[in-house]
Amino acid sequence: MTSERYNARDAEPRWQAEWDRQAIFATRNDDPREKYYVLEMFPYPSGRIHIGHVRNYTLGDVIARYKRAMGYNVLHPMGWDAFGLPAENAAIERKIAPKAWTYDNIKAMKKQLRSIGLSLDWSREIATCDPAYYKHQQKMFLDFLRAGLAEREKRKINWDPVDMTVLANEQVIDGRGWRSGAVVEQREMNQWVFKITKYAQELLEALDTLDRWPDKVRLMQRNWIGRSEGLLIRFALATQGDTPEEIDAYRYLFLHEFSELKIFTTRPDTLFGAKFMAIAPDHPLAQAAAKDNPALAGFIAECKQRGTAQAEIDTAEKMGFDTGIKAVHPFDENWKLPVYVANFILMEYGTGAIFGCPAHDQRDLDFVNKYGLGNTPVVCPEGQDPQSFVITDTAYDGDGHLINSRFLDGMSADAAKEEVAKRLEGETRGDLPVGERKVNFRLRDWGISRQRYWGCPIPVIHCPNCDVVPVPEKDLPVTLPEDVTFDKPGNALDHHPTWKHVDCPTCGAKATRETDTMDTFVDSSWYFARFTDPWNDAAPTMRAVADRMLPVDQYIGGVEHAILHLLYSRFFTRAMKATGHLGMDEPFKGMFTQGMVVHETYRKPDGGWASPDEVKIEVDGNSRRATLIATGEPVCIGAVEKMSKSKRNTVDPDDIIGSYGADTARWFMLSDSPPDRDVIWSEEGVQGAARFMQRLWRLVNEAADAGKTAPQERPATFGAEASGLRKAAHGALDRVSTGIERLHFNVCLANIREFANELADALARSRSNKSAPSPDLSWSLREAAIILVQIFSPMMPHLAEECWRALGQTGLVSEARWPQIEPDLLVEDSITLPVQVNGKKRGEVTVASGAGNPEIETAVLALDAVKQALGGKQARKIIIVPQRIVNVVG
RNA sequence: GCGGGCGUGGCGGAAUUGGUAGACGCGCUGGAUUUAGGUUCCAGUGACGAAAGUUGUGGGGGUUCGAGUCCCUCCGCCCGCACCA
Repeated sequence: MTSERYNARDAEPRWQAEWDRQAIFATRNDDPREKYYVLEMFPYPSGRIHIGHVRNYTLGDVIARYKRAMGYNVLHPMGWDAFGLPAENAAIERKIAPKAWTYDNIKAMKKQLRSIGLSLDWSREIATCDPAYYKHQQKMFLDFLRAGLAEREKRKINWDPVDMTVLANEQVIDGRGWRSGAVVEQREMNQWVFKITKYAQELLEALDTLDRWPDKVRLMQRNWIGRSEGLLIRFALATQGDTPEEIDAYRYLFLHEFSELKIFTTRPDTLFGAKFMAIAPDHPLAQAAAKDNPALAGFIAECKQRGTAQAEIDTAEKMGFDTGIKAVHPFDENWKLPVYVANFILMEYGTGAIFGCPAHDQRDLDFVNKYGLGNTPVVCPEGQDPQSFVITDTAYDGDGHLINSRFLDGMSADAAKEEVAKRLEGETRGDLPVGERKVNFRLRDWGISRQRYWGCPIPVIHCPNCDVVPVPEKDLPVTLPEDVTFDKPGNALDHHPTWKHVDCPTCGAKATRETDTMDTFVDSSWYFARFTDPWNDAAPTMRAVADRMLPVDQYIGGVEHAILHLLYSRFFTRAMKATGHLGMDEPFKGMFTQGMVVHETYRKPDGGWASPDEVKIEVDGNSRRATLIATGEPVCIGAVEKMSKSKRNTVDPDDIIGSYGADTARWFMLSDSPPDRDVIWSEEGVQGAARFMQRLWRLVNEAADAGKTAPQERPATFGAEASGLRKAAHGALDRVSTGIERLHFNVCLANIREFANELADALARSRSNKSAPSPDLSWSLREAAIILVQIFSPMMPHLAEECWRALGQTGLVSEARWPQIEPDLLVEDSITLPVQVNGKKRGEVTVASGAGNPEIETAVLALDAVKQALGGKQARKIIIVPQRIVNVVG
């Protein structure tokens, strides 16, 4: 028996080197065993590994190691989401080329990742900024173009009028550009889009098949796609105005043939509650009306003085401008509705025009209250007196029956919707029906154009004669030039003196390359497929291999990607299927969204933030005090928050691994908090994990010692002590196995600790006997130690290897098969049931496992506590929940 | 604004999904070991109460033999919103 402490600093690099030497994590595509693909969202190479990465990759590694032990051919690759804005910012701020910056970061982060001891197949490593990767992406862009899945259209972007550059939403702070401080405005530009809307219905329906995804993610995607059934209604515009201004407006309008306004509504039942029409500032009618109305043009210009972020648009004050134009109610030609241009109407949704029913839509109500247009309730909740039903500040959007609505009165909202649809479908103006049923989606096509250098070039050429010409496939990849400068704002590709100038591949005329690059979401929408055969130079995928290794069985990443990345990947997989690169629709069979790593914050007396390693925490009873180590000044312990540089509440994985070892960090990441919730990083917690690691090492060595006298063969019979220990071991094995399958790692860890306590007790009892343990007990102690090591090996693989060797086992525990559960050991002979009287626990009964209900009832009624609780009365009913509980109803 | 989530001891959390609330750990208290600190080991630890017992899962209401779990409502905190990744 050894009394030495386990030295993680010595052991961890040693075992990592051994795994590498034997290449045990390299996956072969021709392995005949069933595959299991575990993938964590690949990192952006920001420079250093964040503690959140450690959590993400540890979660995946536990699954990968477990599935490998279960006999699967596990694919567990790693790569780099290497294009993006920060590389350009680094280039601007620190004068480092984006490519050099990115690859330096990759190098540093790879070294950090290796120190975690992850069971990754590094032979499949990819970086999306590598032309060997993005050339295939360009090929697929051309395929999508040919298949009608990529198009050009006008899109709104944030424009910084001082820097003369496009800004990301992130770069717009309080409506101003982050560098220039200039007020940002919306601009329209020609953009490349992927036609994700073609798959809207399919992406929605297939959510039902993703039963191993979190419900919340599916719900968010469902709402994002936003299918709604409604009615397109063509409102006629009134043919004459009442005031001279209106008449002027009409003269213009008739000149330009605007005779109607098409709207989309999901609430045709509320048509008789209409008070106004509203159109988007960029609606053609608004644009036309503004031409000889400077005030309106001014209003529209004002609407554009803001960013394109949805939250910003929604929270802005509702503003409108009366165009003077009037629309005619479809059921009453004498009913005229004013047409407003409103800042909360989006051209991108529906037809960019609505009719406003203030009583039953909060935004419309806010609008009429501001402009004094009034409201008429038309849907009355059941049980409410219509006479007294008045709407003031809160719109009613619930169910009810129709009032104030002529022929709809008394109908349910659903019936009224149907009635309106039927009538307006039947009515025609010109040759077209006035109403038309329409399914509308909130989902918009995916704009992929970015006016940035550090991204995948979009492989098209603009020719003055031939318009848009795809780059011929033989000329791929279109590579990024490396001699770029960032001394001017805007797109460095565009500024490059020669790069964009080419001859048109079709007519030979002088032409220019597209200087927009692709959204980095494109890069991450198919990397999981590339991992299946990253060596393939000829095509993005090798169909036979990709179709066998995909889908990803378990994908793991942050919930912040629940909508965009996951939805884009689902679309891309379908688009790759349509263009022959893949054979399936869904990329991720199982999805798991992990929580963040958070930490306390420390506020110094001067108002600045202190970092955790500058602070000493003292505990006094149940309260904690913090002081600055350097000066002894008191520090205020603040809220637990997401780790951020600005609050300085970060911990560096290198420091943690350097002082405690990777296994300790891994164990701590997995303990306590369920993986889908935030975990609070604390020094005490890490120390607890480190102590437990040492405890395991002592226990295993002690058990190895006690097991030295064990027989080679499994004994035929076991005594009570040995049987008890074996039940505990196999029970723990069973619980940990199912716990890992369900990703309940925190519970697994509790089970492991519980079992370690039981083994420690057994060893202590054995020690207190002066004589050596009996052969059956000795054998069982050794068996228990082996099981213990195997069940913690996915979490603490380095320690497990060291223990495996201490137990005299051959080979590597990382390659060992998961132990077999002996089902007999999971069965109990008797069971103790809690007994309630009227729902309150009063005692318990112990009965044989197979006992029938009459037997249990007799035993329960014989209990003194039950008799007392019943107070001499008869039990009216006895509810027996098998294996769970007994409730006596008095 | 819209969409989604979360809320259980001093703290992180557990509860086989409607069946003994608080597993396991952190912290704390007391004791043993130790020259001392750390380590290790033993005991205790939701609240009130001497005890029997009562009470207790953000607040209020409901369904049920039985609610942390289901329904309604209110409060608080967190995440996403289409050019950050």
